[in-house]
Amino acid sequence: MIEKVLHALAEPRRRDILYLVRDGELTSSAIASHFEISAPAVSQHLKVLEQSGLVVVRRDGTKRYYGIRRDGFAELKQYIDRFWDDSLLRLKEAAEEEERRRNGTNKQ
Amino acid sequence: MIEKVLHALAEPRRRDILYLVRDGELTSSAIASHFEISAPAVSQHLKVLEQSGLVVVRRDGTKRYYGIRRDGFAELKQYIDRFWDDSLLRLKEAAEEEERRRNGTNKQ
DNA sequence: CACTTAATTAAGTGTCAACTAAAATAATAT
DNA sequence: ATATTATTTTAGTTGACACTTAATTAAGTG
Repeated sequence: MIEKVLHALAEPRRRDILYLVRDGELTSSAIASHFEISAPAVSQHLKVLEQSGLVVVRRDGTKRYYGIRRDGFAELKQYIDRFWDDSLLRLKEAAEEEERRRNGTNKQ
Repeated sequence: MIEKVLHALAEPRRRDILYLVRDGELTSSAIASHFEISAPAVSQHLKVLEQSGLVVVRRDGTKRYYGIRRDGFAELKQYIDRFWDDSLLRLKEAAEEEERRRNGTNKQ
């Protein structure tokens, strides 16, 4: 899902939408009123954001309230952390392997 | 710079390049040998990654060694954290304002 | 200098995605 | 059922961008 998260965040307008819904839910039209783009454009962005797991929708009658989904951001942070953890782990294993190799030849 | 960082990370191939240089520096051609795309394509990706601050180049003769720049990733983590901090701060201020308003009317 | 190696820049192509207006869906009210 | 409100889906256009090959730069080497 990190693919979709990064793709969603890469678009400036989608980040602007996230800033808007960060403090509380907003309807699609309420969000659209803050920008100069059309309602369908906003709707399409919201779809991308929802499918990335960064926002959630709550339906109430004809209205749809969009709000932040914290787990989506947590996933991104995890991805960054793991990026380093994996690297360190592999470097550690390589060092241990090197150590074993040296011990082996030294004892011969 | 977060704009460039997110844009750089959104592209799968650039993430693949980052995985390669994560454990140590590699030349442009060494990176290219891991993929089926042309050397210029890799070079263009490296340019984007460098300008985003996610990688650094070290020149040595005709070779250019590309390596990870940790600060680039730190910046991204900061961005995510600040996303929440700013939100909480604004919600807190709004609550305090509300509190002041209620106290004011109560004393009248 | 001519040649080689390493890499980039330039120019051109095809695909994707951000937008628009118009049509369609969905829930509710008259 | 018809109308209204909120929103999405569809179809089409435009610009960005990930590629390609060809040309160019840069740094040694014989």
